[in-house]
Amino acid sequence: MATFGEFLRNERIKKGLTQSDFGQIFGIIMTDMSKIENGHKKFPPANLEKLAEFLEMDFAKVKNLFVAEILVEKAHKYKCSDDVFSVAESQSKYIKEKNVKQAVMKF
Amino acid sequence: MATFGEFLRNERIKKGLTQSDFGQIFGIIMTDMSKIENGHKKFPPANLEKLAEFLEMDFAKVKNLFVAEILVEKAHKYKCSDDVFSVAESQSKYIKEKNVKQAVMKF
DNA sequence: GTCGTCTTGCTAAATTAATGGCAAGTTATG
DNA sequence: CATAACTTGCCATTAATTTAGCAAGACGAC
Repeated sequence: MATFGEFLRNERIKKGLTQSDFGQIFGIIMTDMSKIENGHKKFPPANLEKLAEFLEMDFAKVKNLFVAEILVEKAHKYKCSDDVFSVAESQSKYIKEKNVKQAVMKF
Repeated sequence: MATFGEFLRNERIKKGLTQSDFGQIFGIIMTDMSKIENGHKKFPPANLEKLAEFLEMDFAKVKNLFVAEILVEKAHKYKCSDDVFSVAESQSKYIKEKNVKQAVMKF
């Protein structure tokens, strides 16, 4: 498992492209591609779908990699242990269940 | 597993306090306590430690509940499946490992 | 009805985060 | 050294998120 930036770099190199070439596809200049690969800047979310197409990967997987990096940043900002992610998963499931129940109640 | 807001509400009710009473301890007015319990507002992070003391709970656990809610919000904003949390956990571990290796390399 | 408790909506202000673009510097290679 | 590829720092602008505070409404108990 790598960061989103490293993932991008790997895929780019697999295809034998420079940051400049690769960026051009998504309208990103080279210096920004560098920042993105090194985690100093975010890949533009609006281009994630196009990115998935280009890499011939499942959009959801690409998006997960992207969003995961944002979550990791947040967790580190608050100096949380990695437990926080499974707590979050439980919470998310709990909320979804709750929403289902409420939706059912409406009928 | 409940949301942070529900957790707060449960603890408050266990102690037989109103939102007004409970809020006063942390300098939060009643209407804000309501919003916090219902997830429309964030509990002030600077008070998390005090909260843990008051509830006689481990600070890290309270913080995890708090931060998890933030992560869940982000994940939902991007309409991610719950897989994203385990991806994030892997990424986080990966980054920590990488940092260790780099730290070692310095010497 | 009225009191206490709680919920919600709204908006302006403030805080925080993200972005774009340029400039300077590194590294590897011929 | 010259070039291509890449990295980083800085800063002004913009965008996004949070917050505070007030007002009004809901709900149950008495």
